[in-house]
Amino acid sequence: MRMSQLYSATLREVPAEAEIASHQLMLRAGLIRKVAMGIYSYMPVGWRVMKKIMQIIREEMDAQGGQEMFMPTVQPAELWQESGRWNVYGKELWRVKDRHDRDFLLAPTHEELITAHVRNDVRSYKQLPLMPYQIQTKFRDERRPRFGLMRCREFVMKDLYSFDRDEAGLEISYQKMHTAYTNVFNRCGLTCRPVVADSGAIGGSGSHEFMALSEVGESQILFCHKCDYAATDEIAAVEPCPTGVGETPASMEKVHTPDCKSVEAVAALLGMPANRLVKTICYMADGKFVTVLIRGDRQVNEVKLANVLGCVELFFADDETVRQHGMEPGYCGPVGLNQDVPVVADREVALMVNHACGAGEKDYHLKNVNPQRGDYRIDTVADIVLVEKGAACPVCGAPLDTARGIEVGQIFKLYTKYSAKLGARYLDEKGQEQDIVMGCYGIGVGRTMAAIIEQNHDDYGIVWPMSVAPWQVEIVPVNDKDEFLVEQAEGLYQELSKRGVETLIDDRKERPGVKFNDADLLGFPLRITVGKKCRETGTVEIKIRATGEVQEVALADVADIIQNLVRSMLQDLHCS
RNA sequence: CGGGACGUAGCGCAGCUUGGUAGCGCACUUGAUUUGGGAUCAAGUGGUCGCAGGUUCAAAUCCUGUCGUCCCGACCA
Repeated sequence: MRMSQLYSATLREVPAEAEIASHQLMLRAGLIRKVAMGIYSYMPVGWRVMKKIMQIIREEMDAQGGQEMFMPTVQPAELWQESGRWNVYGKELWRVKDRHDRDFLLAPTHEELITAHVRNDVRSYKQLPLMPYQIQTKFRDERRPRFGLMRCREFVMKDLYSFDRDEAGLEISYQKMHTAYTNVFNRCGLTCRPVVADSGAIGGSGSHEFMALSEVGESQILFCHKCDYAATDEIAAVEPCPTGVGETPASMEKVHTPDCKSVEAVAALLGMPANRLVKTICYMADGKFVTVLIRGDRQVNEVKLANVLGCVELFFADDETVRQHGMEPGYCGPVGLNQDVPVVADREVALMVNHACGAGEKDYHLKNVNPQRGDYRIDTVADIVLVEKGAACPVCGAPLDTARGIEVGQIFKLYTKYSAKLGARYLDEKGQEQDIVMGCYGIGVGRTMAAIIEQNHDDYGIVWPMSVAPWQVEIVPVNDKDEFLVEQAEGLYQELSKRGVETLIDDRKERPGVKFNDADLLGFPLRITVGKKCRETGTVEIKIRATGEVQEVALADVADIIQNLVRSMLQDLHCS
């Protein structure tokens, strides 16, 4: 490709709307242009990168038995009413009407449609397993799109669905996808970590998210340095550390604590650390009033809590509702609570000895409360704690560390959640009808591109890994008026192109500084500079973008050396 | 959905307090000089100041509304 003909415009200044490096660089390098909030055009250079990522994904999906297909974005509402998600999905589901005023939607994901296809086409166990997939545009009317391609309303996603006879089959498909995802992200040059993720009401170890480690990631992960435990903060478990264990239960005591509504204030007044207190928090779970008990210095993990309660909607109860259930906001406590109020306690709370808590009436707290003595009722004991840095690893007990990550992929065991609802069944060897066991597996393609830039950039611009670079090599003739240099550069361009090396020649009538800066911004892995040394000594310069390493080579050797460099840099990324 | 900020040329911004008919840098066009890290000089192109009302002889500027955008939070696959 000739840069003089390329539809691309680089910007010197950073557009004011962009906050993070990948977003700024994608705009400055002319990879994307914004159309509306969370909606972008992929410009020619950006789309070349997208196509490369998609090709890597295709190869890895196909290697595991995936079969590519393509399904529509616009889907009739009926299908989603059948699965129940038309009502459950909420405002994020982008609903549209056709000219006959019939309900349609712009699909955020394709479980319903693919399951409907499979239910019509699959009758026998002999047709399973299946792994259809597509790379396609998805719509989610996000409440708050942000950070460029990181969180969009329209985005490109690879979605694969596995259909198996039983859970053993699902386990195999799931492992295949785990392997495929690891390969995809390695080949893209991403440092990625699979972590245990929330799998909603289904439960179990049914989901992993693939996190590209990055400061600007929207997800927090907790991991162990000693063993390989890693999970999102939504689901991370922790070894309970109850306080007061070993003490003799003392008799309960009511203490006057005027104007002590916060844990800190109560702890200060009672002269004890916050971890000797129990907080009582009142929630509305799908419209039902629930109280939740947790150690004073801990935070409630609402994702875990929602899973325990099996609810969809969860928020704090307002003061009035709290009073209606016989408690005083700021002084809530479990002792003597109304029988009709469900009590969920964190595992730690149930083991605590001589803890303090609210007395349920204004300006009073209780000391030396003991759940195991039966001082109050607990209906459900569960892990509902938000794990923080330094907490004990649930596997080996070492302190957990935290990191931030960009969720570039998620794999998920669906079991029969959709097949049962939509009636996707097959006949087994005994002629028995069975629900098909499903899994779903997604990769955000644009988000992957953004994550690659987050992990591979410097002050000058993008530093593409060889496998996803829009062009592998750029040739820069330093002086466009010097016919000899231009001729040599053109000759090199022809030779490399003939050899199948993806080459861009900067044949613009620009000064060298402009060309060098654009080359750095656009991030081509290799740059060949054809300058006056070419005339004087017959050599050109090869510069490696990532390391800054420069070597001078004879004109006659350049093509061979470049070809070898490209090959070895691809091999380093397990792409040959 | 709550809080904060911002909409003036493709990009970055000034002008608004104190109303007088729009400006700077970059980019872009033409010419000359220049050519190993964002050149210099000269001459140009480009904006109904987000939109709609209102106040006024007069509105980018004041008032009201509205739309759009960004950030923080809440919410949510």
